[in-house]
Amino acid sequence: MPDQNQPASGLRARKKARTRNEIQRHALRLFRERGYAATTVEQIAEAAEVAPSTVFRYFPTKEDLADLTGYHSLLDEFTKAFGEQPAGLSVVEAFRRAFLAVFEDMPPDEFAARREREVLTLTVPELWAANLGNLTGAMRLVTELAAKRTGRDPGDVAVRNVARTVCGVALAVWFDSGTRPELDVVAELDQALAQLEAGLSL
Amino acid sequence: MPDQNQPASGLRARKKARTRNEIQRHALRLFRERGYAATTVEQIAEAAEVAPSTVFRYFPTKEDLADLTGYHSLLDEFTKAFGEQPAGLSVVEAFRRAFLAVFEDMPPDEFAARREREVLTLTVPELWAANLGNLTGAMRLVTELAAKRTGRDPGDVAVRNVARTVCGVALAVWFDSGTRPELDVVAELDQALAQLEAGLSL
Amino acid sequence: MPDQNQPASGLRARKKARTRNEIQRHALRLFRERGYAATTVEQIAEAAEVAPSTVFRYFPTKEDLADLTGYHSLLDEFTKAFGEQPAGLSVVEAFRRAFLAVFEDMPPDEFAARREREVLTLTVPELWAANLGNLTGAMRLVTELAAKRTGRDPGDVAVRNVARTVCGVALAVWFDSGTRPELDVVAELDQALAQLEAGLSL
Amino acid sequence: MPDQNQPASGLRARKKARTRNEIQRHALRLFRERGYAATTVEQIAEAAEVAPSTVFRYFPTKEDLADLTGYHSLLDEFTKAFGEQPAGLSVVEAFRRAFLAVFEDMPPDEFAARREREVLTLTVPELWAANLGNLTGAMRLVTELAAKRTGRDPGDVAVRNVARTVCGVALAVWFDSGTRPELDVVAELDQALAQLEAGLSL
DNA sequence: ACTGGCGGGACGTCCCGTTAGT
DNA sequence: ACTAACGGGACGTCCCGCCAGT
Repeated sequence: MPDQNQPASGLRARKKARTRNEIQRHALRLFRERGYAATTVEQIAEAAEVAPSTVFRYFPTKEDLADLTGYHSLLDEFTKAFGEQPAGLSVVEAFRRAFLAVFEDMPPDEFAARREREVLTLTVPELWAANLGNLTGAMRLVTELAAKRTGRDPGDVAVRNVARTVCGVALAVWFDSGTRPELDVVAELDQALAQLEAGLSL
Repeated sequence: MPDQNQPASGLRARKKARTRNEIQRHALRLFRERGYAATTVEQIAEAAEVAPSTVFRYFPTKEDLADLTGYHSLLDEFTKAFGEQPAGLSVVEAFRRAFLAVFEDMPPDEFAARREREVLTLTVPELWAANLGNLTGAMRLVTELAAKRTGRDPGDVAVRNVARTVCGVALAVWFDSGTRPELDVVAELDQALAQLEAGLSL
Repeated sequence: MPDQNQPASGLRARKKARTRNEIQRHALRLFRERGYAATTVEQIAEAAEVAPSTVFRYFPTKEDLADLTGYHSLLDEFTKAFGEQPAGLSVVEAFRRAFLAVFEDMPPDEFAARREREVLTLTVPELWAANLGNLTGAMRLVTELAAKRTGRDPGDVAVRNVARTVCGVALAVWFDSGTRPELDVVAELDQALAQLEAGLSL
Repeated sequence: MPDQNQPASGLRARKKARTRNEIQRHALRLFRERGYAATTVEQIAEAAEVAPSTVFRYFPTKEDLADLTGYHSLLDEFTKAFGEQPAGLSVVEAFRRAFLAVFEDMPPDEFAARREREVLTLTVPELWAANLGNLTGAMRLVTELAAKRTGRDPGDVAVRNVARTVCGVALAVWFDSGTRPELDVVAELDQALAQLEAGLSL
């Protein structure tokens, strides 16, 4: 037992990580395709070509298959990028640029994978449950960042409204993209935020 | 056996309706308190002081206990009120007035009850699932109404963005109210929309 | 709920008792035929023509299927009859008569059923385990009765030896009968005890 | 690679035998302490300070850990010593002397170890199962030896009864000693057989 | 040679929803 | 009309025994 916390670069460890990923990948796919409750662990095992026991080895309960903890949430990254925007910008503008920054250097593969996960989060009930915390947390963070940027109190109604609006529209666009896969989510949200800043006159 | 074909508005029918309501009331309460999956039909039966089998007499499946069909959704009513707003108003303003109109004449009791149901819809996974259709449907309707009001195409990006923004902020405010019961939801959303119309400069 | 402790003479209760008996009957048969560990609950359920769930409803664990508590042990009845023998007899003679008395009025059907159960107790490991207590208990009881009958102390070596001998020979005969079904157990033990009393000279 | 075909009586082989013994010793101890089914191979491995897989290297199946084949059964030795008794003795007396002979020259260590194993045989269900054959075999052998000694037929009732009695009382005494470790088994059985021969009058 | 990881499968719990009995 | 009993099936735990990797 030389060092349990090593990167574990052995063949064994790599295979283990691959198996784990494969199981969860198939699980999420099946959850999306036929719903969480209607998907049995046995079906997941069969799809991932492992024994049901093995599924439970990696994920003690079925719910754990729906747990995306460990993957960085896109909302978290928005928040981070938001904090890095220069001080002169308006909140909406800062948010818009932060959003673009998040995706600028992301390879298409990773983007697609993450988008799928996030959409699952919105549409599969149990994932919604498991990640509700993420959403409320992100909203709180955005509120605080907006407060800091404008030098106002996080409890200020104006601040909260901006945060709500910005999060709300992002959520709505993201939600849209779940049912219309042909949508270019980044461009859509970019436009929406630009229009929001321009006055939303209609 | 006289009058078998009457509407059956007698005492018997009323008792039946009362029982049915009581069962669903307890069911929703328990779903909220301990989650949908963690609540068993037996627990619901015990809370409602009937036998488990009786629950199934009124609600063939457990999911039916979470089905709020038959209750008018608040989002539906927004939509309706929105359509009744005069033509001169901007979309945001129309939405804001529609929102107020919905609650203007609603007795506090009913408002509280509905709000609870709607919050459940957001926070209890299975209800979220059952009512996801409501949300997407509402967004589509708002888009169409906005298009009609402005004479533009429903596919127009600007129209969609306004609908997204308005729905998004409403959702965010509503969502907020789920975790902060002391909030005056109506006033909050009123302010948010006002600020939105004023330019959202921050 | 009129009276839970009634004999429960309804059709429902009778069927329940029948089902329970049927399940255990098949279980014991299968244990004998293919061994305890090699018999699955599913097989028992299939043999008894019920669902596996139902088996577990009546017998919470598989071991409970091997539990013969509730059936009077033949050894217990020996003990009882032994206590009823007149004071003048020797211990061995009293035991012999007690043994005969137990079977005198027993219908052949019941005798066969009980014998099968007792033999199972000796030959199926888990039944042996579950009923080991019966055996030691019976030996203790016989020791005490012999002590009382002779006015000696239960710790007296002579008393213990008589109890051991009598129980031992009964056990051996009974055991024999497990492998040789054509044996008339009652007659065999009767002879054995008679010979024991006569001096066992050989 | 010299001498590959030697008896391998080297240090390596001795270590292997030691490991094997250690594993089985702990296994039997745990079987006694907590039962066969309740003892897992993993626990045995931990107690013996080896890996679970290693247990299976030495004992292909768990049952093999309970297999006492290879150890001479005490009952077998009784039988052997019985055959060596002079012809003039009564069956009971011959059995009594044979019994004493078996233990006469046995060192206390070995006696204690064997006694423990035999008691396990009586009280641990799976061992009982594995060694049931021993018991019936011993009874048959004693019957035959008694027949030969007396010149009677092994099917003769009197012969069978004597064998049953002698085996039964031995079993009972042995059984007693399982629950009362302070008992001197040899002395107890000696007394019992003496009393048996003397007439068992009580 | 040793062991970590896996396959297969039993057990037992729980629960939903149906059916047969009261 | 009401309910006890049941069927069916999923989940999750555990464990034995094998096999590939170190």
